[in-house]
Amino acid sequence: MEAARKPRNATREENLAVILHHAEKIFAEFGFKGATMQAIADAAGLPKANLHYYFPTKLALYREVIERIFTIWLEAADSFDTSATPEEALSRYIRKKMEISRAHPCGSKVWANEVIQGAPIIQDYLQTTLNEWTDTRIKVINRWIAEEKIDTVDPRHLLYMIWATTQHYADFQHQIVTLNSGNPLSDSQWENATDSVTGVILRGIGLKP
Amino acid sequence: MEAARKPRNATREENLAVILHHAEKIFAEFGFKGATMQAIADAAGLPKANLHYYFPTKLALYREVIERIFTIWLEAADSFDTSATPEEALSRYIRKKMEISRAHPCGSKVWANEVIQGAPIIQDYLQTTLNEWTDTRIKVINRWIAEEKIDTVDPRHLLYMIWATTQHYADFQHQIVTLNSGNPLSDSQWENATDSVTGVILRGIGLKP
DNA sequence: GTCTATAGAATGATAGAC
DNA sequence: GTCTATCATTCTATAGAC
Repeated sequence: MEAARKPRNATREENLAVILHHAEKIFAEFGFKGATMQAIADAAGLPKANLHYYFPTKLALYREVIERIFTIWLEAADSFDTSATPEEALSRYIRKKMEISRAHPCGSKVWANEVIQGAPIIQDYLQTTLNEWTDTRIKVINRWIAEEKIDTVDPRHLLYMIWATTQHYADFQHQIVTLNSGNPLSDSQWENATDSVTGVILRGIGLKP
Repeated sequence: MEAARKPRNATREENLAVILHHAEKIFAEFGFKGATMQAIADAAGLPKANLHYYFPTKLALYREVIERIFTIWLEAADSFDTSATPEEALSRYIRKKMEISRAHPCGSKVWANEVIQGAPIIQDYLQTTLNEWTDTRIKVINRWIAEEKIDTVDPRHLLYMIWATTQHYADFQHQIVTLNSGNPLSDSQWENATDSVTGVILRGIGLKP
C-alpha cells in the first residue's frame, strides 16, 4: 500500500497537489473519522509529519479537500443554463454531472460521506449556495411547465432524481463494476449510461416525443 | 449524547436489539472504521465491555448489522413481481424502496458506506444474490421491451436509476431536510416524492401515457 | 523543507470482581 | 450477566535534529 517517497525537492505546489489528491482518496474510502493521517501519508509517499507541515490539522486538510470538491460542484451547477431550452439545459447538465462522476469519483464519495454524516462541514454551503441555486432552477422548471414546454412535475424531485442517478455512478462505482463482471465501465458503456439516464428523465417529463 | 442505562435485568434479546439498533445508527454516521465501540455503547446505554460480551469483536457486530440490512433488501427485491404488468411491478417496487428509505434510513446509509468503501463485507452478496436477482429482472424488462409493453431502454441502467433515486432519500436525507427548510419530509411530501419518482420513471419508459 | 522520535489521547479488546 | 479497571495498540499532533 505504501507508495515510493517523492523526491525531496518537490515544490510546495507539487506536494500540496499530491497530498490533496491522496487525501481525497482516503477520505472517500473511510470518511473523515475513519481516515488516518498515516494512511494519507503512506498513500502520498511522505512522512506523516510533512502532512502537518502543510496542513496544521486533519480537519484543515479535510476542509481543503471539501473546498476543491465544491469548486467542481459549482462548475457542474453552471452548466444548467437557465436561458437554454429544457432539453438542452437538462441534457447538458446531466451529461456534465455524469462526466464529473467519471472523472472525480472520489470527490463525489467524499461529498456523499459528508452528507451521510450530517454535513458537519458543508452545512453552510447547503443552506446558502446550494439552496439558492436550487431555488433559481425550480423557478425555471416551473416556468417551463407554465409555458407547457414540459409536463407537470415537481421540480425539486426532478432535481433530486438527476443528482441521485448521476452521482450513483461515482458513489456506487464498486457495485456497478461488480455487476459489470468486475470491469470498469468502458467509454461506450459510459456513453450508454449517460444516454439511458438522459433518455428516461427527458421522456419522463414529456420531452423527446 | 449518552443515554440512560437500561435496567440490568433486560433479557438477552432486548440487549441484542438495543445494541444492534444503535450500532446501525453509529455505523451509518461514521462508517466501519469511524464508528467506535465506545460511541455505540454510549448510545445504547451500556458499558463498552457489555458489547464485547454479546459480540466478540467490532467486526462481528458490524456483520450482524449488515446481515439485518440485507434481509430488508431481500424483502424489497421480492416486491419486484416478475409476473405482474410492467406498471404494477415497477410502481410497487419503487414504492417499496421509498418506504424502506423512510423506515430504515440508517440501514440504507450503512449499505451506502459499505459500497463506497469497496464492499469489503458484502462483496459476496453483490456477486451472488444481487447479481442473480439483477439478471432475472433484466430478462423480464427485456421481455417487456420485446412485447412492446415499454419503450426500448437499457434494463441495467433503469434498475440503477431506481436504486439511486429511491436510496437518495435515505442516504442524502440530511441534504433533503436542509433544502426543506430543515424539516423532515411530511407524510404528504413522502407521497409526493414517491409519485414524482414513479411518474418520471414510468413515463420515461413509455408507460402511463 | 524533511524526517525521526515521541508525547498525550483514544481505541479495540480483556481480566476479573461482583 | 454486569461493570470497573486496564493492557496493548493506534491515533493526532508536535518537538527538534538535519
